[in-house]
Amino acid sequence: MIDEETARERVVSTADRLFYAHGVQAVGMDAVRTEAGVSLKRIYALFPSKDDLVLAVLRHRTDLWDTGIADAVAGAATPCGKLLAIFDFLATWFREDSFRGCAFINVFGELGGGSETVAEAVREQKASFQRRVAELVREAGAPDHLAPQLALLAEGAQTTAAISGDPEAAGHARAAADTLIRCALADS
Amino acid sequence: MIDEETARERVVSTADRLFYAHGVQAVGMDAVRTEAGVSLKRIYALFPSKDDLVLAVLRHRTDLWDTGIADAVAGAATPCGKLLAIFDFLATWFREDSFRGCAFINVFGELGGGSETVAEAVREQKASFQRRVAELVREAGAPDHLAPQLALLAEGAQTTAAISGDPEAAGHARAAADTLIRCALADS
DNA sequence: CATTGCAGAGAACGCTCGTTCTCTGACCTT
DNA sequence: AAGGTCAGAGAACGAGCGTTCTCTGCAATG
Repeated sequence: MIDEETARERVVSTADRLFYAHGVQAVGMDAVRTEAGVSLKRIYALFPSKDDLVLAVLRHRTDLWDTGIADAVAGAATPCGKLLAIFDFLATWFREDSFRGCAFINVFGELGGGSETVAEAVREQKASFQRRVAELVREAGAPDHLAPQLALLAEGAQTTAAISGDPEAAGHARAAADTLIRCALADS
Repeated sequence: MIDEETARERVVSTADRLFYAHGVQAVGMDAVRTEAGVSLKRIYALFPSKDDLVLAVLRHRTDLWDTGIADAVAGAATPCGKLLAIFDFLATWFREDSFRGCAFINVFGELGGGSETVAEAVREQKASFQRRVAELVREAGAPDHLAPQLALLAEGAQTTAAISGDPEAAGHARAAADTLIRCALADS
């Protein structure tokens, strides 16, 4: 029998992959069981309901996103470079075969109207990203109003890339961000 | 007994409202029947399956969006004003009580992974909007690369306003658009 | 070695939903 | 006025899902 932590991780990462690819409601618990190789009894011992599993998946995605952004930002030297690095991170992500848009936006569209806990988790993830951008904007010495503008570009790039299938959305967002950053720095 | 066109319109607008508020899969055909006041037999005579109804709803939304944008743009005098009018239109929309994000993005997140026809309808609506923006950019005499940047801002504003619940996303997008337009005109 | 307990597989249950069918009553025709 | 046609209400059906239960087999303990 496998370790509890291993089982939990297998279930969450399997559910993440399936929910992301097909939508939450389109994936049954049986499919999670089969692909994760963990019995239903075990899954329900770890996560009392499907909603709990969804929340665990969102937490998992949040961690992945946070470390991805942190790594990308850490690779840049200047504050402006750190801001632009976010869009380079997006460009890489958009080119992955499994890319199907922002999981948080997707799940918000699917379940946000019915589950307040899911809506809250999505809201918190987006707010956290905005805080992160605001921090980098301040470090760059640019005016505060730049931060929500850059965040908007990042969000728009994710949905556009998902729907059109064109990863070049990241390039457009990066170019727009570059222009906005320059203007903001020139004004201040 | 009511007219066929009236029945069709009642069903589509009811389904639109319900699907938009709660998600497609969360709304049963019984709920559409009850709220529209049209019998199931009639509904299935007009739309052979729920998928067909979803597509009809998307067409309906496309029409609403197109006329909304057209009206907003028509109210502005200069080409630049027409571009900014798009964001004023968004600002008004975001303040509606029923606002819950872009219906196309929501339905894409929920069903795009499973239904190619739905994905295609969403893709086409977004592409049509991008063409519209590109047209206005050309009329304004700005370089072509501006268009996808402005479209990104509009998309990002829609998702951000939906998730955060803050209609001010439209204001941020408008300000960013204004900056980008000025820079693009100065460069050309 | 016999026994107890526990984990896994998957059958079972209750519910919901998309779709179809049936019955009833009203209207139209002659 | 009688008979036929058609629309509406909602029951019915079959499938799928989340969740629980049962049975089987294995492993640990005395």
